[in-house]
Amino acid sequence: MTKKTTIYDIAKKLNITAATVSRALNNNPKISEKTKELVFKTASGMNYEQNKLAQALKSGKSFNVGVIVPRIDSNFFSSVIRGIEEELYPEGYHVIICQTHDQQELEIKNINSLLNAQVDGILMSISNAKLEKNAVFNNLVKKNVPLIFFDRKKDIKNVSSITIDDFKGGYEATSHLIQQGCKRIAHLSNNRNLEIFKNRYLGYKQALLDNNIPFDESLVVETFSKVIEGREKTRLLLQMDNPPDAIFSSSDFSALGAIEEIKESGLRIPEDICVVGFSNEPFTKFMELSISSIDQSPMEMGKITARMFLDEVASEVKVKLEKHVVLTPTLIARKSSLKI
Amino acid sequence: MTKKTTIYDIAKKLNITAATVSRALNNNPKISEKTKELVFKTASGMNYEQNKLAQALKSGKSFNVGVIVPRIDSNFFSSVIRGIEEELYPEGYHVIICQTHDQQELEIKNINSLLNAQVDGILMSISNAKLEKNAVFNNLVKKNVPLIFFDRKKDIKNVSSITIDDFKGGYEATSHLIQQGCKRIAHLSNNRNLEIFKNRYLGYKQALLDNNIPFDESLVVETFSKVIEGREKTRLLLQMDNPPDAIFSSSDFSALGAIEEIKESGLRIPEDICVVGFSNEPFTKFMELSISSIDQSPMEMGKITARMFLDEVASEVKVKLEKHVVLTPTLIARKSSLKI
DNA sequence: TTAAATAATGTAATCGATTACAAATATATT
DNA sequence: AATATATTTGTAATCGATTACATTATTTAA
Repeated sequence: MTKKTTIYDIAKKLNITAATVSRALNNNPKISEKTKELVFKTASGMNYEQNKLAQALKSGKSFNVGVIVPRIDSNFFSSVIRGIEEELYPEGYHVIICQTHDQQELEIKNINSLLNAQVDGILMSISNAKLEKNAVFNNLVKKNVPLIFFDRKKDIKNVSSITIDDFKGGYEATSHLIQQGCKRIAHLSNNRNLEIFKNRYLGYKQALLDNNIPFDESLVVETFSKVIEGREKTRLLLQMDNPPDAIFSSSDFSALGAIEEIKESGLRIPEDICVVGFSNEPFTKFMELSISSIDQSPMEMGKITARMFLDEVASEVKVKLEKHVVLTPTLIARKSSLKI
Repeated sequence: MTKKTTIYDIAKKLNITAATVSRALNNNPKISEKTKELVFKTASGMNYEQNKLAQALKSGKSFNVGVIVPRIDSNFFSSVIRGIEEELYPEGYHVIICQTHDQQELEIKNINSLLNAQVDGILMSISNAKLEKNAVFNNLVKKNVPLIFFDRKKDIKNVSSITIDDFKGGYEATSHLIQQGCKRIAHLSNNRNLEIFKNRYLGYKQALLDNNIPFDESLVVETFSKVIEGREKTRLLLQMDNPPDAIFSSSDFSALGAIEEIKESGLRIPEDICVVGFSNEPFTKFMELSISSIDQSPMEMGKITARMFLDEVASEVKVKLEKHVVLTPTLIARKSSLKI
């Protein structure tokens, strides 16, 4: 029940003012060295610790940054977060992590509680929502709370973003499959209201076009990045009259489901069907039958996101300018798609 | 650059006092219905949002809880966190997640910044430190900041904990291997200054004893839950004159490394060597050669941790009593250890 | 020695919300 | 109508740190 020491306690003990104590602790040049030394000693002697809340209230800066992601238990997002932390901690910031579980309702709730908590900014990857609800985001912009999108973005004026070139990712994955000799390439897509999935899909389509392979709508199905869905949709694909000889999945998890289903059906990978996933989750490498995937350099993405935020905070005064960084993804070809 | 609305702005507009506004917003029964209604309408009309910092400063409660884990990119920890969130969000709390990356220095830093951020409590799994540094923790207790350990704990007076019965986990894993006919069971251990690893080791030892299998010190090696280390240590084990016919690893990651190495050496799993891991990470199930493991019900652990915290906060007045909840782990036998 | 310049510290308001206590208003009672 | 009681609102202090402005102490210049 020991109450915490405040600058007033220190002031009383030294028979000086709280103002002097505050200045001394902040190393204000107007305070004599003697006093500073005295204050520092007394402060540490009394186990003084600054009350950040009071400071935040006064300064309007909480040094807390909110990070909103669909979920943290995917390697991609936890790596992005790690990147963000590595850049932000040295600057004195704290990171409050929120998960939306891809529910728009939770997303809005999260934003509002972060605002109430007076965060200095919000870095987020938007949820997998079907609806267009931009009110919250516009609200943020209006309030002048730095907002930065990473990976999954929305086009909102004055909001910067850092993404990967998903079109290129989709294009390369598909081209790779074509090079392996595949002719009927299916695509496990996802909600294409999200740019990332739309672009992966468009890249896939373009690669087919460029290689004179006819695009077949029935080979494109939607999943939600879940193993079980990958299985189910693949089962349907395999039952087609003219089944695919390759699958490009926009998620490693659905790719895994696809692989399980293909094996169960007695077909061989990669001989009969090739599979490429997306995100380069660690398990894709661990698997006995390692899964080809697209690496998104998540740590790097996190670091850049954090630096963009820091830049915005630093140049508060100037007119905000919208920046859009696009990282290049890398295809990692593994057993699941290498026929040779 | 719109300044945020405060209760003073509302008060001025309605020609009443900020006190009245505050009371109205808090639904204080002393305020007339008419005024309340008026205040509520004006508040929402002016887009008023409570400044939690000011409230926190006044009340001494920030409604922020710090969660410290070695890392978030393991399914175990991210699931515990999810459990914590699910219990804490409905109560109005926010969760600040910190990672120690198993470095004691970072751990201490994290605790201090959380304290400065005026968190209402700290829920943590301690880092993999070799040193005994209890000062920080004792400090926390002295300051009366609720502290609860989950999974990896220290014995500190007045601090509650929620763990799993690691001894039993080790015992069951080893017994299972013995039932499969294994006679020379190696153990990939980890820093046994941490109770969890010590207890898994002791459980392993006891199971050998109870089954009249001689304990061989040279079959116990230390790793740090990394795939690469699992490989390296397993290579050494396989080079022994009298190599093991089973491996019980205190980590799924080292178990994975062990499996890779065993396969590369030409030995068959489970025919020549059985392997059991620990934690039931999702990849253990995904693998073509699925890995037997010990499930720790992390979500449940998170929920209980959160509830313990809430209890402590609720009963602030009473004398604190130390509680220790121990969950029972479950063996999940998979291909890597099932000979039949 | 005294005025001017500089250095060091103090005073009091501020950030936004809460709340004990005081005061004012409305309603009930005789 | 006058007093008692209940209801509603206002006043001002508080949480802890910061800071513009005022004041005092010290040093320097003349």
